[in-house]
Amino acid sequence: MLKFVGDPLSKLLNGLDPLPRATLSEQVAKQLAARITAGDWQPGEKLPSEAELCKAFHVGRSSLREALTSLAFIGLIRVRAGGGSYVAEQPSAYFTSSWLSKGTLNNEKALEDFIEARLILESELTALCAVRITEAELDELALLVEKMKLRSGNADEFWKLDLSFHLLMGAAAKNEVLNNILKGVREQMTELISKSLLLKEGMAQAVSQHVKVLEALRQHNPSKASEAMRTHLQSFQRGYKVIFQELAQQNKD
Amino acid sequence: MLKFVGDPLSKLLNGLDPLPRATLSEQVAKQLAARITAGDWQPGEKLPSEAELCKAFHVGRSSLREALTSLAFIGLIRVRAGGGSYVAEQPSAYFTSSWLSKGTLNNEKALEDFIEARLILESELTALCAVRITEAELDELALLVEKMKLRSGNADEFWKLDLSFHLLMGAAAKNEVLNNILKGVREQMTELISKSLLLKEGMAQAVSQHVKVLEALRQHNPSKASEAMRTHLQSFQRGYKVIFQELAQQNKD
DNA sequence: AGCGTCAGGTTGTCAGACAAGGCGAAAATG
DNA sequence: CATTTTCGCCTTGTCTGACAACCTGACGCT
Repeated sequence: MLKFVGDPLSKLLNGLDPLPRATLSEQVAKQLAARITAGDWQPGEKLPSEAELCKAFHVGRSSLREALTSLAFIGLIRVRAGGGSYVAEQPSAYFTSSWLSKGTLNNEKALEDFIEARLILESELTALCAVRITEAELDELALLVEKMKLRSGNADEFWKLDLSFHLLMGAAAKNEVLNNILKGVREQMTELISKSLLLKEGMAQAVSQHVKVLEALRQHNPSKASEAMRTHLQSFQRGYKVIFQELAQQNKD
Repeated sequence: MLKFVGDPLSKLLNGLDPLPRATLSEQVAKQLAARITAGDWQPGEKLPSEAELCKAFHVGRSSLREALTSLAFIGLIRVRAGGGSYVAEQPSAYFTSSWLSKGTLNNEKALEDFIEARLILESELTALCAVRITEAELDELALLVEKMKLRSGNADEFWKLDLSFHLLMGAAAKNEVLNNILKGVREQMTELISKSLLLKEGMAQAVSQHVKVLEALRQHNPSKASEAMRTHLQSFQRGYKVIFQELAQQNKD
């Protein structure tokens, strides 16, 4: 299966989303989370009882309870046996990484914050990487850059290689905490990134920028490396903003 | 009830934990999470079926499923309808903020990563703050520093003021995403921080360091501000390590 | 080998039942 | 009337049983 990948077949397979077959409890949890973050219920306020929510969502109590316990587990809500469910007063930072993935991204300020966060996290991580990267890891990065040069024709594969480059660098920085945080931020931006793939003109630019980052890493020069990474990421900022404005337009329908 | 609080009674009441009356599903979820992070099941490995877990934990399927869906919601495990539950390959960054709160903190490398992460995040946030802070916010910060000077006798209150200083600064940087991430990192370190309160000798030092940060902010000088914050935080690094080693010793019993 | 088909195990969802906890109104008390 | 106690109702916690939807591996056919 999937033996002949360079061919017409791959074109069919690449464009397929894994069709979002979410469970009921997951859908309910996400909807509730979205409405809470949207402010439909204020912190401290009491949510409707399970029975009412069941009727509202047209789901059984099991599904609803699985949703509620999930939200309680991440600290978004607080459930008192016999007393009802309440929106948590101080939504633990735990929850932060998800509060954009819903529909909240249609908030220009939040988007800017995300872009800025990624810029800072990734350039700092690059600086750490410059100090700690091993020869073997450098070779792997170099290999990726070579592949990117070759695949300039296929935007889809090209940006997968780009992601690999960033992931490998994150690992090479050898700070699991920062790396995981950055991964989270990137995950949240994925939908936008995938749209910016269409900006094919960015590919050649991206290659030369990666080469510069790689050079700085090879010299183990932190400030130079982080500066190169910063430049690389900044060239996306404009692309993101353009895409965001398009999305905002669409949402006005 | 609880009318006479200043008296012998209060001594009895103060020492009481809110007795950990957790629901069954929560207990199961935490135990499973602990055992997964401990490595009892490797990433990608299949967990026992619901029926088996029910028997193992002596709970009904509802409770067990609520636990599983919670873990699935945070991305620790991945459940395939009809196919079983599996430990997630790449524990989504989502989960990062909790994977230390269990007993995992007894991992020196993870602690170092956390310290480094906080150092970077907070100094970068301070730099943003230097650019964006308002006059009103500056006045508030100055007020806090003044209070800290006065409360040098009371370690408990002093460090609360310290926290307020950092929180206010985080808000003044006006990047919700970064600020929330930083809050999460700080939360995870809370237990350690509270122990380091005992290091009273750090208090005077902390005041002078905050003054320096405040000065840099007033000048709206990002690099100077972030440098001052970095110095401030670095002086804790040694304290943390000492505390960690003590904890490691205790855990050998 | 490759391709249906089918059976058995597993998860998804529902409904019903009962215990346990919490809240407020009614009732008992002074 | 004010205060306390009691009681009933609503809500959440947990269990059980049932059935649909789904996945996996084995079997048999081509």
